[in-house]
Amino acid sequence: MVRSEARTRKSEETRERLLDAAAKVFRDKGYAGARLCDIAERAGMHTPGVYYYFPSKEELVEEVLRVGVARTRGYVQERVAGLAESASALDRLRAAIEGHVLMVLEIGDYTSANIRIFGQVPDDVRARHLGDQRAYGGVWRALLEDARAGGEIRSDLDLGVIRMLILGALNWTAEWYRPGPQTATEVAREATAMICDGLGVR
Amino acid sequence: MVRSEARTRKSEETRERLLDAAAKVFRDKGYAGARLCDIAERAGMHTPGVYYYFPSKEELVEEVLRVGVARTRGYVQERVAGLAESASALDRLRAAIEGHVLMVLEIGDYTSANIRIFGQVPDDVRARHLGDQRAYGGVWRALLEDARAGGEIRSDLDLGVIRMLILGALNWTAEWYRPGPQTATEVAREATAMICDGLGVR
DNA sequence: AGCGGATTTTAATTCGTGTTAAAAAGGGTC
DNA sequence: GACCCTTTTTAACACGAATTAAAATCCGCT
Repeated sequence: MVRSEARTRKSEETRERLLDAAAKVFRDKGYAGARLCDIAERAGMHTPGVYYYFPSKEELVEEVLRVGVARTRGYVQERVAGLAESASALDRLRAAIEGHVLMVLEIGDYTSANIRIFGQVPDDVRARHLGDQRAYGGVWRALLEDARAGGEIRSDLDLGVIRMLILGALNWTAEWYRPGPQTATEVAREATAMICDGLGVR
Repeated sequence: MVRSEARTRKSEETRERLLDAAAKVFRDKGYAGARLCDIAERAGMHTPGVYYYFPSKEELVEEVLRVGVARTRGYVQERVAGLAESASALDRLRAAIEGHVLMVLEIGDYTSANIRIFGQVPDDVRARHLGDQRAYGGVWRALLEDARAGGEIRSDLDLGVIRMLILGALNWTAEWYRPGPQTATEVAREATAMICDGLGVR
């Protein structure tokens, strides 16, 4: 018998609830520190229920990582693509910075989970995930190279290092930002200001 | 009886060997992922030997964190203080950036351990450590405020946010840097260039 | 109503790791 | 060389958490 439509939809919703819960708990407790029972409870089920959807903790975290980069990359690319045709390469870079920050601080539990646990995950999981990670890095590489090709950024910089410094500044916001004094958008604006124009007076 | 001099020195050396091992293992595996037996083995003893020097894993990690900030702050301040009297506030900021990067990438296992595990440690440990952390933050706050007071940096920036963005860019180097293509000093140079002068052409 | 697969639960297992206890070894001092 | 304090080891314990097994429940369908 073909599985009924409503049936499979409900199952997918549960799976998603589980993934959402996993993203939150992994982000808050780290990989080893996250207990399957915390995740299950947050998703409204008992621990072994997780195993109906995922064969192990490793595969669960792997899926969280996968969704994390995919969404981040999608959102950032979308924001960049939404710019007017007349936008400069530096404007596109600014849009990417803003998109990434918003993803980390407001929209993406998966994004912040990814950032915080990537370095803690078992080696084989990390190895399998590296491809996705690199693909997202490629988006940034292209943005920077376009800007340099157009003469919009200085020619004396190592763009490989610069890319990681930028992503570092943005990723680290996951460690300290708490809503309150500043909004995520304000943080993004400070970041574009510092990165594109520097601290020094002009 | 008074403990002989040679005796206490040997004991202190062992304690230090243990701390060094702990810093390395915590940095590589994270807090929950680091096993006491890994640490003990690296220090050349069996697991329960650790308990002669530290009463628990928590207190061990706490000491690693403490040493981490203390050394980082000491080194950065020393480098800043070593500058000529004529150095500008921006020069002092550059020196701090360079010092911090070198500490993360070359000198300080404790520094990189601190950076990577601070967010994973039990809440009470983190709470006790927050004072030290803030003290180091104060060094950077002062550097930035001096620069602004002297009119050397733009007046439209939120220095609290900027401080965290800078430290983020630098701290994140612990996640991606591997000696090879670039030296730590080169990374530091790229960082000062981007942070102080920005990516855009002038 | 009742069949049958999908989903969830209860109960049990297994294993790793932090910690403790007790014994042994080391080494300086008289 | 015997004594005593320090340090390290061997052995055992405790406990939490991932995983498995088996039973129970749910729910659409006939």
